[in-house]
Order: sequence, then structure tokens, then C-alpha cells
Amino acid sequence: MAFRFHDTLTGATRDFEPREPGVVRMYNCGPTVYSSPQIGNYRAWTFVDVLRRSLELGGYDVRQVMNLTDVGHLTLDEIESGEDKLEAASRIEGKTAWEIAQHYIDEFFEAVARLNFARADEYPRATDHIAEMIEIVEGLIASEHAYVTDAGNVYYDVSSFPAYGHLSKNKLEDLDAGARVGVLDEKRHPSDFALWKRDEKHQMQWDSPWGRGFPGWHIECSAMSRKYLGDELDIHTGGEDNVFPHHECEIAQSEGFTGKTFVRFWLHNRHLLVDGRKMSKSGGTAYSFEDVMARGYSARALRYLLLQTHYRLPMNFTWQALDAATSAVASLDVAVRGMVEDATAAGDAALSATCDRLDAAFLAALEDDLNVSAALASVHELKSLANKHGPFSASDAARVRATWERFDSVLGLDLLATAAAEPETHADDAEIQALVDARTAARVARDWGRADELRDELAARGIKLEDGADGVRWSRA
RNA sequence: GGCGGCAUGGCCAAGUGGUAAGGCAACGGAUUGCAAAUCCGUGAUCCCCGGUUCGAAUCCGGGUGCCGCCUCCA
Repeated sequence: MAFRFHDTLTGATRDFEPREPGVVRMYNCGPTVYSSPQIGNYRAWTFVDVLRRSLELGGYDVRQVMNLTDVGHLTLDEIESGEDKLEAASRIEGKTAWEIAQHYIDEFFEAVARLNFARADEYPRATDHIAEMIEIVEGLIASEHAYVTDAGNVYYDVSSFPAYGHLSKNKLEDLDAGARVGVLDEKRHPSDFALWKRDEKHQMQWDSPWGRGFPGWHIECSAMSRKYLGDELDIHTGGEDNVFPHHECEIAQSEGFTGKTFVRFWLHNRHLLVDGRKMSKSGGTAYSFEDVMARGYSARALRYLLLQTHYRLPMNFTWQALDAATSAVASLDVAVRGMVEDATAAGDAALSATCDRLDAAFLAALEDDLNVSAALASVHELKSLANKHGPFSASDAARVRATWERFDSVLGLDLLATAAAEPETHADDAEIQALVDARTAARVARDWGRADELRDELAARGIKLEDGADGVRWSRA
């Protein structure tokens, strides 16, 4: 297998080789659980899911960890105000910070299931790993990468880590020049970032060598990735906004602590735009997963839409595009469901070679820095082939299904299962069936007026009819 | 102000030197009692200007527009 990925740190697209042959250790930035993620976040996680599934299709054993950040991000403003996002949500919603976190974690996993994301091996919560964070902070202090202030706060000394800024291509001088003024004289450099904040009034607080308080934002990822994947990761992902400061700080922490190269490949996805503009809460375009579902779209259509654009390109979300994705998924369902297998059918000599070619093209596209858009061309070519083909011999049908399975192992659209699934039952099924039968009777009697009237009536109830050679099939819109 | 990215037909979107994948929509045809689904067919010279080259959407220079990061954000 020959994957190539674009690495943010080196700025180059390089041949991918994990440290241990055949095994990929991957850490993904997950949700911060103080509010509902918007669909842009789901773009990031769809990318992660497709990446993980592609690596598995390519034969790798993937060890995947996605963090759940359930402590508030400790940022400059929050040091000043003493209130982080979780605390703010707690105040506004009238629940404890712990309740807020749990609520949004539950919501996240609901979406994970509906979007058919393969489950990571671990979803560690920051609040369960305070001891591991303290261990690293102590180590950083011992090695003089960090210092404790008179107030009992601990900061990372960025001047102690020459590579600080390499990931984001920032120069320390430029960062310092743009730094905000007026606060935090206790920091030695404006760019020093907090590892531990002493605060006995904070809802979430723990004992530490520096007094009761809570950890900084970046340290949990250094601690949890190390605990579950070791000191050296093959892949670390996140949205482009995480490049700085989050991942920049992680490198400083992890490498400052272990002295080893933290990550071999940094993969960052570009943001999702809405109608060509940045998503905005005030503009009403920061749609959540639930918002999209509430408009009647399927999670499968959203998944298809999110995965069809290359992850390193800005993607433009429009409702029209989601309509197109809905149609595209439906057409795949028709093709899979419509395959007819006939034991007496003659074998198609060319079929196997065609499937081999599509299989190879699909994987080759994914290997090329996860070019899903190009891979989809193979998927639709198989769709077209299946639609055009007459009855398949048993072995040909098996060959085509195997290709659908390979494709779907990455697409995650449950194509075969959806095609094979029995329709959901509803209370009025018998009633609908009676109307359908009545229409069939009218058609047999060549009473087209009555037949169309019944079809209109069914359509009004959301029923779509398809008159096929083997009878009428109906489905709910 | 510093750093970086993008601009391909109505919409979404591949394609980094050899004469533009794919999806959705639209239109014409086949099929259908009429539809639906499916099949066949139809459409772009790639933001603008200049340059390099036998040849550029692809390289270089200059514009225009949009997006991102510069301590909230996937």
C-alpha cells in the first residue's frame, strides 16, 4: 500500500510510513463539550472517519483515539475573567459544568452513530486524566520548559523550545508583537501559555503540586495521546484552526517532555463555509447536526456531502448541494437494490476485470492524500454498470457485491444493508397497501383516471410509486 | 500589519505541462397508459491581464474576489 499525505509541519505531501509497519497510531481532536457542534465540526470528523476506514482498506491496523475535551479551555480572556466556556454554559443553562459536559457528550455519540462513524478505540475525557497531565507539567518544570508563578500558575516557556512556531509558520517575534498588552505580567514571554491555573472557585478543580485548580487547554491532548498511543504518533488530525495555538503547543509540551518526535504526519482539514461565507452563529448559518436532521435530510446524505470534497480544500455547504447528495445516495441505493441474480444467467467474462479495475482506482485515489472526490468516480461507474447490466450469474453478482462492500467500507453509507433492509413498518401500512392495490385494480381495468387519482392521494400522504415489470413497489418519501 | 489557502459548466466537485473525471439539476430521445426509476444523448477552454513554452486550467508576474490563522472555534 502506498498512501501519501500532506503534512502541515513540513508543508509537503510525503509517502506515509508508520513507525511500526502495518500499525497506525492516530489521535484526533474531538469535540469540546460545552455546546452542540456545528456541521463544520462534523466535516472534520467525517474526514477522520474516511481516513481511518481508508487506512484499514489499505491493510493497516489502526489504533485510534479521539479526545473529549470536558474542561473549559483556559485562554487569555478566561484567565482574566476566571470563567471558561463550560463555566459560562453552566451559568447560562443552570446546570453544573459536569452536567453540561455529559449532555453534549451524549449528543455527540448520538450523531457519531447516525453518521456511521467507526468507533475509535478510546474516547478519553480530559477530566479523567488529570494525574497524567500533572505528571507532564512536573516534568516540564523539572526540565525548565515551564515555570511556576507567585500566584501558583504554571506556564510553558516558549523560548525554551526553539521549534515553537514551526507548525504554524509563526515567528515568535511576530507573535509577541501582536500579543495583547496590559495583563499577565507574571508571564515571562507574551506567548507563554498556561499549563495549570490555580483557582479554588472554579467548579471543576483538582489538587496539584501547585494548589487546587484546573489544567490548561492544550495539556490534555499531550497527556491522553501519550497514555493511549505512546510518545510517538503516526497521525494527528484536527481542523485548520487547531494548527495554532493548540497543536503548536502540544508539540512543545510533548516533545519538551519526551525529547522524541511527537507526530509523523499532521493532517488538518479546511473549514466548511455556508453559502460561500464563514459560518456564523449570528448569521444563523452555524447549523448543528440536529438542525440538518430537523429539515428532513438523512444522516447518510449529510455524510455523503461532507465526504465528497477533498479535506484540504474549503468546502461550500448549500442546501442545494445537500439535495444533490440526497439524490446521489438514493441513486446508489437503486443500483444496489436493483441487481438481479439469476442462476441460469451466463457469466460476464469482462466483469471481473472491470471490478478489479474499479477496486484499484478507488484505492489509488484514496492513497493519493485521500482524494475521495476522485474515488467517487469509481463508485458511480459501478453504479452505472450495475444499472445497465442484465441478470447477473451467481458468481458475477458476488463479485459486484464484493466491490460495493469495499467501496462502502470507506464510504460508510450502509449500501448493501440499506438495499436488503425490510421497509420500516408503520401503523397505516395496511391502509396504504389497500390504496395501492385499488390503484393496481384500476390499472388492470384500464381506468387511468381512477388510477391517477389514487396515485395523487398516495403522493399526498408521502408515498412514492414505481411501476416495475415485477409489480408495483412503493416507498415513503 | 504578519503568515497561508482557494477561484473549473446552473449547483457540488476531480484534474499541477499535452488539447477539461464524477455527482446533482436542466434539456432531447428510449421505456411507461401517464408517471417514477433506468438507459442513450446534449453543455464549460478552466476569475482578469501579461509572460514562459511547440503546447498551460495546470508554471511565473501583476490584478480582482473570497476564505483561514495570528492565543474562543473542526
